[in-house]
Amino acid sequence: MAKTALNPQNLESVATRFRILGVPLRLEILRQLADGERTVTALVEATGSTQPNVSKHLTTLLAHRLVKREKRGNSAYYSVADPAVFDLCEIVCGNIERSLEEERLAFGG
Amino acid sequence: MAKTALNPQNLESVATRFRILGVPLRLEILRQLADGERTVTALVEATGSTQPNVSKHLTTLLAHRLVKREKRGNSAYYSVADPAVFDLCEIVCGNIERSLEEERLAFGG
DNA sequence: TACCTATATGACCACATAATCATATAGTCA
DNA sequence: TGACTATATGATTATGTGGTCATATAGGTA
Repeated sequence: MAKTALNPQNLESVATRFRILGVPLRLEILRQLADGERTVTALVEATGSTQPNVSKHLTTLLAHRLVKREKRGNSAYYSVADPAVFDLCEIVCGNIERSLEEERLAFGG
Repeated sequence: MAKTALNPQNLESVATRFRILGVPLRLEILRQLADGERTVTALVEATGSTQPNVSKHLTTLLAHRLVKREKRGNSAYYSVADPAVFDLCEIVCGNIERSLEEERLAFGG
């Protein structure tokens, strides 16, 4: 049942988590982590963003437990905390595709 | 596979949709719509927010095709465009619960 | 017509936050 | 120790946007 998950009590925390995922660079970081753990430097190279920026977003993702961190030697290795986040993206993509399809039908595309 | 859904091409639109869902009042509105269509006035009463604010969020939700609108007589009836959004909330709640559980275990709660 | 209700919208403010820069911290190795 | 690399963080700026207010629009009804 839909209302079981979304209730006035957890509404704020659910919204917060959505907001965390609402930043392209953070999604890009998570996408990179889908293949396994990565260092900050690797993520900087992969995303094309700056080191402080990537580091800051990782801190945010860590604070909200979307990623895990493990320090080994001189580096910090980040990994996805809960693979279920990718299910979220799947559903969102499904949403978008259906939206576009309806739009296409509506305009007789 | 995770990467099928989340790719550099749709990254921006996926993030946008997450951002739309990242506002408590908008989630509350969707929650109200879970039971069926509602007028703006009904949503204003149910949420305790102001009419212009609710109307504005509905406009946003409509622009991103998360809700549908139907005008009948003097009123505008809004309804959920794609019930899959509630699946999103379910998964997010699952995420949060697992996070809290891990936290609890980590601190020996 | 006038009046009421319902909804939308433009202007404005306040706040959150993403990005940048410079710098601090911390680990490795000579 | 010093030099180098990797990461984190404080200060600052710029931008987006949620909320409020006043007002406009539109339909219903007398």
